Amino acid sequence: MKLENSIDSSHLLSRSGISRTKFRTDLLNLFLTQKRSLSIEDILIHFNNSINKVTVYRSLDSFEEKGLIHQVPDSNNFKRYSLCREDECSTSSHNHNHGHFICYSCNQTYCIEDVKSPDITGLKGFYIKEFKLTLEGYCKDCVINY
Amino acid sequence: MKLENSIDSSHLLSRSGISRTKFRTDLLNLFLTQKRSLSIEDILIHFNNSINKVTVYRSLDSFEEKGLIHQVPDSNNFKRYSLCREDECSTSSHNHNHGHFICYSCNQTYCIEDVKSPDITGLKGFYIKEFKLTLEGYCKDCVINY
DNA sequence: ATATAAATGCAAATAAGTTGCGTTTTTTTA
DNA sequence: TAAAAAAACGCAACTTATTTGCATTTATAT
Repeated sequence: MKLENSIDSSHLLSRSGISRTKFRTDLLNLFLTQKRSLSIEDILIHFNNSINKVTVYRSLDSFEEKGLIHQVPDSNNFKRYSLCREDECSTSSHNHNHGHFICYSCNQTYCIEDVKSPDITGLKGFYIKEFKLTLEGYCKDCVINY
Repeated sequence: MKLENSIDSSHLLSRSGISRTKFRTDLLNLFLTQKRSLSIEDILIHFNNSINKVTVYRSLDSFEEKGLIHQVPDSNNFKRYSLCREDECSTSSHNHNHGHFICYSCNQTYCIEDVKSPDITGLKGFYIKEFKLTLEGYCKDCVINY
């Protein structure tokens, strides 16, 4: 199980033109196994502060540039990333057509698939290239205690 | 004309429980006369750097808290504010149901009224309290040169 | 008019994110 | 497989938007 994932992330790195270092393999693996979004702090804690934060920043930049992860909104405006869907992104481009949900309680950000382009009025003359929809409230896990 | 606005902003300040200093009156007046959103830098430049930036930050905090202005998204993730509509916000609460448009070219942020709540699927169990819609592209003024 | 509260300015602190550079690891290639 | 080239790493220092502390000034309330 774990081995499977390790192999996957390792191959995924090569295929994306990223060096297969131990850390980058483990980091990509973390995104693949955990379904949630990750902040820099999440990552540092997960690796027990054994990795330098600059390395984390640079790895995330690289992953994003190669279409493996995408930045998602964060309740504190910090950097936060989620795994891309394979059919959406590549080395050459990101194509996200989903929204995001931020939980007031746990601060986790969820990707929400299949958000329809909203109905816009009052924008005569404006040229819209993309839209970002962020929902906020209480997620499935936190709504119970709310 | 200018006098009218000065009186308005002055009264608006008192009504909101904010001291009517010269700067705060002028600042609120700036929001009232200019219809566009303002960043801290915009404000400093407008006042010819005659005011301390800390004062700008604190005035904006105060205006926001009292329901006069609201923070809008900014292309650089810097702080940026727009005037609230009178019927939407007050000393006790902000109630924005509009979206925002960010121009790739001039970096101005526009408030877009009457955005309908989008159709959300796949959110079973989540409790949505609010949504934020940000559109990006070229605004009316910049689309010509694009 | 005086007391109280709010606003201002300056300097310093905070903290997320970035940059430079020398060292190490991975990949390429011959 | 070994040497050369490229990518990744770690450390320290930097950048910069925003915040905080505190003494002074200005506005409001009594």
